[in-house]
Amino acid sequence: MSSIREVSKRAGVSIATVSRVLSNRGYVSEAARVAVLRAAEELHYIPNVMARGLKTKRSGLVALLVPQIVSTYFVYAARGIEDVANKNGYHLIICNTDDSLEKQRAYIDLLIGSSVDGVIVASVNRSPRPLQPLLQRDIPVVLVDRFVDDFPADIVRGDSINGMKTLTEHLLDLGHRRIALVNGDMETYPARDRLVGFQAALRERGIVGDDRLVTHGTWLVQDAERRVDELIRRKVPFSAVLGANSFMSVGAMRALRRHGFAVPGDIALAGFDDVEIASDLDPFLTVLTQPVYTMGSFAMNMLLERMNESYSGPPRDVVLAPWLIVRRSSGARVSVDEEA
Amino acid sequence: MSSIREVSKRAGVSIATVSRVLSNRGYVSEAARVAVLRAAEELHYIPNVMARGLKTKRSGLVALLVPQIVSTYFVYAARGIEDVANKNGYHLIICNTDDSLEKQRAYIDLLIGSSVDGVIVASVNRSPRPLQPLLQRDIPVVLVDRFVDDFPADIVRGDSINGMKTLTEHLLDLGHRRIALVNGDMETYPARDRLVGFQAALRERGIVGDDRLVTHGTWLVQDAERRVDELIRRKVPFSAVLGANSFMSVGAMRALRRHGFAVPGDIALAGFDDVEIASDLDPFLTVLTQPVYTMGSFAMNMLLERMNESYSGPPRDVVLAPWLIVRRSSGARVSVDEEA
DNA sequence: TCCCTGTGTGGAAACGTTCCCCTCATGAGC
DNA sequence: GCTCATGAGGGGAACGTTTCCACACAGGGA
Repeated sequence: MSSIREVSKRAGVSIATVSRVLSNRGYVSEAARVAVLRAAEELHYIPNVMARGLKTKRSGLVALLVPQIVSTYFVYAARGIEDVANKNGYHLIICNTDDSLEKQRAYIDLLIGSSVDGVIVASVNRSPRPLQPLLQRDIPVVLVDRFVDDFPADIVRGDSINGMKTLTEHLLDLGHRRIALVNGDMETYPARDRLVGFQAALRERGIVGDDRLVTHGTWLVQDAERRVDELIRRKVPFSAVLGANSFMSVGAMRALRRHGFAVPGDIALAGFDDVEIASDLDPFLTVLTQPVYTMGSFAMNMLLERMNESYSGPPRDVVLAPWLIVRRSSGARVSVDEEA
Repeated sequence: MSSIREVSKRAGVSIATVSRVLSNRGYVSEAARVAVLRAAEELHYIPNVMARGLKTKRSGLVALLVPQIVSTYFVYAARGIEDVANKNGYHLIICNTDDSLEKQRAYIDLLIGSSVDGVIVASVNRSPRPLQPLLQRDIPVVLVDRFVDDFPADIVRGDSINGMKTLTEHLLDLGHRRIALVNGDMETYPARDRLVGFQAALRERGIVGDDRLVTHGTWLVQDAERRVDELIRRKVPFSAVLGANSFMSVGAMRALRRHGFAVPGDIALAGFDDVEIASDLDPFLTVLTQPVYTMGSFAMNMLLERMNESYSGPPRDVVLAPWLIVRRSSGARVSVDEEA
């Protein structure tokens, strides 16, 4: 509506002076400063972000690329990121890739075209290729949750290997020997690492795993459900199920319920990633939980350091330890649910 | 990186021609079209959104203003909005207001400055004032969930009055007479309407409510928890609790658990809004659920119609009916959890 | 032959900022 | 009285697009 030109007219100074006042740099007399501020206020002046961005090549925008914001995992990470971003004058734009390479590519192009100042991404796969255009244009990138091969960027992630090992051991301790692992997309490191942790736990106890009990596919609920359903229909015996994330656990639960299995009565269940609100209402699922909000804020802080170049050393790899919360679904004797 | 000028050089045509090809308007020969497309491809040209926006005064951006994206309610609405937006060439930017007027104002200024093409908002309060700047600049607005007084905009919302009436009747049918209502912010219509529905249900059954049993405050979990806690400590008797949304229910549940009350054994609990993933894992909370994703897509469709001016009639008020899902927490005899 | 219409194309003016570069007081130091 | 540093502020180019306008050319109708 009203532009800097009108503010300058009303304040009786030049455009340049208005710009100096508003961006707080250069020499400006107190009288001019007051006049400009008053004029801007009176006209309810709002600077044009696009004009500014065109000139400065900066947008004040930071983007988060995630598979699915409808996931307690990513939505809390998003809050962690946003809170830190806002506190530093940046705004967050969230993009759902739905784990589609094509969607991710389209978003990256859009973000580049929008002169986004930094990107935090849980990439669709392990390949550095899709993310290369960002680095080529010197847009700082921080990875979250998912490692990417040979990609020189900071990353913050959970310890999937040891986490899944802990989770598996929990079920082994309860006497389970035939445990089904409902994994996600093997094109992503979390899935690969969780498999590694699972196998390590079995190996250390001298248990020979049954390959049929390890399934993988997409990170979608329906896919997990279908796979567990198939396991049951093919009569592959198992006494416990492990979900590689909350979607996998939910899918497994659906299939189990459909076939009339009681949890934990007939089949024990545990999974990676907590579903906060669910456990708040009715502590049910035994989980390996990760400090998601913290992961988000760490990621954003590292991104900030890259953006303002206060750090330009080698890529940092921040691994945050998850922890086990035992609830009913795994069938352990639990006295109290020790929530924070 | 590479601009339209470089594309024009490589294609051997003028900038104007490149623009015409890329935006698909005006006369362009087939030869020129092919040359431009090839040059753009080879240079991996990405149009500069800011330059374009500066000129056209449009950004291709649609914004969603919500109190909290970390709420199953709003996150699913956001997906509904985003899916429709993307399908129509728009991108969504999500802004958390945390129910703070100040934050909302800051975001609205930012959005105006960014030439956002449309806004969907669940406003912090019922006043039209904070939203006025958008209309003044002819930025289409659609309200979602929360009605705003005397504000000429389309709205899509749930039927809070009848919804809460249904929910209350459910508890009354189970024999409860002293029901505590844990409400949210009375500066918002959902809270007011839910109170109206609650009182209507009591009145129709000829029950005299106890004012002490109706509490309200913010929409935060901790606040609800504190209020229920106080109710218990002050020894106000009640046999059932009603949460005005999922945060209120969670807060209530926390307080009840802390005081050692079993749900539904000692106290029955039911609430507005489903917590999808929770119920998927372990059907616990009796809820009045709303078609949230649909609400989002409806809202976005209405916004699109306003943006491309295919509809410019009077404000539409779309009220979507919620429905009751009875689960364990209310203490009714439930055989199967009839999820879709 | 002349004019007109339909195509195809390029030049150049915006859009609203930022910021470099210039000018101009003023006053201290010699 | 002169220079020079410093504070204050204006002019105008540039950012990368879109789009208006002018122009050129071909071919058809009078």
